[in-house]
Amino acid sequence: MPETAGLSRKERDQQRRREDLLAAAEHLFGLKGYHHTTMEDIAHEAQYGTGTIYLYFKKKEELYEALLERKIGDYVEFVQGRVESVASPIDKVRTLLRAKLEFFEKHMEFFRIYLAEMTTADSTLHRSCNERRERMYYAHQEFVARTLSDAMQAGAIREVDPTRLATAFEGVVNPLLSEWIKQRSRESLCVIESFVIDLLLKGLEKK
Amino acid sequence: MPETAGLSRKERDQQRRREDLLAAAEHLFGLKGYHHTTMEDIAHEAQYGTGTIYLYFKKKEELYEALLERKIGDYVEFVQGRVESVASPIDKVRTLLRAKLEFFEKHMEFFRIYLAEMTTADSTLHRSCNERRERMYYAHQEFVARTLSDAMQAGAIREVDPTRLATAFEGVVNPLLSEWIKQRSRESLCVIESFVIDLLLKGLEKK
Amino acid sequence: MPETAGLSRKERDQQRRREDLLAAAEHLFGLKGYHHTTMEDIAHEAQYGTGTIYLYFKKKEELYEALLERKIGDYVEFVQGRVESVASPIDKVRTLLRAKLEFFEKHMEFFRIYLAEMTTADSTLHRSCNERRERMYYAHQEFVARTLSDAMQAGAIREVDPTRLATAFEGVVNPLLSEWIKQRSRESLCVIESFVIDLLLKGLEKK
Amino acid sequence: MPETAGLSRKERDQQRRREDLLAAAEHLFGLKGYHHTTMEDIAHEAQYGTGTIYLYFKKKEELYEALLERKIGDYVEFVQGRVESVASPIDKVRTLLRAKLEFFEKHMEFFRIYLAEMTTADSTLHRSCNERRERMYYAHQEFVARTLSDAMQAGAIREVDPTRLATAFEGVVNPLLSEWIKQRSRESLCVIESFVIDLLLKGLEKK
DNA sequence: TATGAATGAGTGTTCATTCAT
DNA sequence: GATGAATGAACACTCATTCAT
Repeated sequence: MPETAGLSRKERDQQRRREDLLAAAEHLFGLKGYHHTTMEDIAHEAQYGTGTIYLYFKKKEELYEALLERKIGDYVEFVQGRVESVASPIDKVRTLLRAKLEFFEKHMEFFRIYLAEMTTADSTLHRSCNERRERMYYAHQEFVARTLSDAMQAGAIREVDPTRLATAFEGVVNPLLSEWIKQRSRESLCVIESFVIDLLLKGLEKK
Repeated sequence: MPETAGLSRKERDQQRRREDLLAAAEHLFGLKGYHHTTMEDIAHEAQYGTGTIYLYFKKKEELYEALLERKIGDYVEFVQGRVESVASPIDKVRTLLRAKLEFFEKHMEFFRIYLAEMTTADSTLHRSCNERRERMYYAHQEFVARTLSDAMQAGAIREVDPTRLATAFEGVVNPLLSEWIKQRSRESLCVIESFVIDLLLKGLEKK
Repeated sequence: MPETAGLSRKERDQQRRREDLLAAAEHLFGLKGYHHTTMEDIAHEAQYGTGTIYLYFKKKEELYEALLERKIGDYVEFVQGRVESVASPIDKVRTLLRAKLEFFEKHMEFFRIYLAEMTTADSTLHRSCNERRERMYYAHQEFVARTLSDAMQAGAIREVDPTRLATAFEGVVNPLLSEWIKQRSRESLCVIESFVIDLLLKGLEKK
Repeated sequence: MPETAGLSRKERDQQRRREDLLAAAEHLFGLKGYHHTTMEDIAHEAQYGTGTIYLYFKKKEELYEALLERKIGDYVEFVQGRVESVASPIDKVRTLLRAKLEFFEKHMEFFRIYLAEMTTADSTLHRSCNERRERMYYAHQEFVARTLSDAMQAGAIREVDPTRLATAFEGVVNPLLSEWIKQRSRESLCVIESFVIDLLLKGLEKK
């Protein structure tokens, strides 16, 4: 959420319009995908004229890009904030998983976009645009890896390749979240949360 | 690979054309994505005329759909074959992971398509088309779940929700494969294989 | 230059704004052409807001039209003034050519616009708008024709169709000026002046 | 007119379509100007679908460019052919003027385009495109200059700067042609022809 | 049957013009 | 009055799909 303090009314209005447009774009890109969403759709959803979008974003791609950057930024910030707010290494590890689930529970529409982008990497946009985003993503991956690595150092978890483990952490949750969203069975995400944490921490081996 | 025995030459020719077109589509969809690949691209790659595609597939979507069905079928068949060829329940569990890695190592281009489809679910295509494929996918998920469930029954692994575990199995491997493909570092996939198997079987808990 | 005497301050301010806008339009239309110049460009160049233009001109076309009228008026006035300030019929003829060169030397940017308009006639604007301007242009052509006709009457030049001659006078100078502007070789226009005068008066026939 | 001999039927068909499209473009660009003519207009005029144009020309600009190149080529070829078909230097000079009038009498619509392009030079198109055309134009100017220069050498006309004279030749005729086209008074162009030739050769000086 | 030229609906983008402040 | 943000009509261009050959 962008700072609004200390801005003139004009600037705040501009901010608000940008937010409106980003929200509409998030909704529709999430719902129908990038290619099946037209600029007119977005403008209509946000209750603006088509041309208005172009006052805030140069191209459709740029709007998409801005959306991703914004939300991934929010995501990364949210997870890291949570992790840093707990003390013990093992709780940090648990929080990595919990916070992700919590964030996407609140931003389900965005989850579709996130997944598509994280997995297909570059089929939607041109290479150049992706660079900044890839940097954000890798920075986060590194944060996750470091958290895991710290936990190993502290003797809280077993020693394995932390980068690979970070990637695996990323992966396990995704299809579980996907399913959960699809079925909307609405048992709270807690069940999934404890399932994953239990699985990863204890493994499948019988004692 | 489709049956060719007992077909007239005409029918065999038709089969061959279909294969050619599917192969070209696989290559290009994998390379540039669905929306950035034109029908002409595909026809050209396969060395046919544009119109020819429409003798074998009604629409672009149908070609995509056919491709998915075919390859996912191959995938499912491959994994299930492997799993069934080993005897012990715990080896079956290991083989679930091994076979997946092995298959996609040989079909890297298709992995991109597979991932996109598994994650975005229905943004590429219209709902109706997806039904058959979803059935295939769920059938496979069930097979995985059953294999895992059998292993639990046999006391080879700990008891957890087998469906959820199946979903988790699916998920962990994907981003690891993705990274492996992207970096083309070409240490054999064995490393990833043992990493995943070790992680899931033993978990992270210290003894 | 429009009269400013006897106007209230408000009226003088309005006049000034109009002038500013016309000047900006002249610069940009001359530089980039009518279609490649946006209303925002003009407003920005003149340091006004976009909407302000519409307080002074109903449409883009009207601004263009006003610009043409104004400058062609200046041009015609300038040439006619010069011609009337000399006495002998043959000098008047020479002055027709000299004055044109002199005017456009000082208004090179406008020359581009003038040329485009004189040659393409009505492709830039709708017919109706052109009427007033065509009248101005023809009025000037008549003035030129009369001046030439007078010179014939006075026995200063040979008798030929004066209207056609007026048109020819108009024509010869244009591409020479065009070249001169393009090459910016900046030998003074005198050379061109004497070339044209010599050519038209003496012709190419050997004595 | 392009060669059609030795081409397959397919190639001849393609040629014909190109011609159709160029003809439609010529008509409409001449009538309404480049910017007021839409691709759909052109397609409709030529009785094709909009997309068809893009099979033959990459962009609107390219169509315009192709049209100019083609017709200016025709023009240059026509004039030079005529000039070379007469023997005496003074007749060559006369033919320069005659042939131009004759050509544009048959291609009146194109004359509008020609004029606009020759005078405004680069406001319609991007620089790069213009290069080839500028070369064509200057090559022709040089031909004219050489013809005039030859006539001077041969003692057929007085000695003046041949390049400048070539430019003047170009210029005088244009507005006369313009007037003639506008008034459609349809006295044959001969009158204009003899007027110009008489003017330029004999000049205005009384004997 | 196979082709690839023709099509035209659909979309991103621009910009003259309006109007609330 | 002056502004400049908002608008939406208009247009170039693409590409899945058709169909005459």
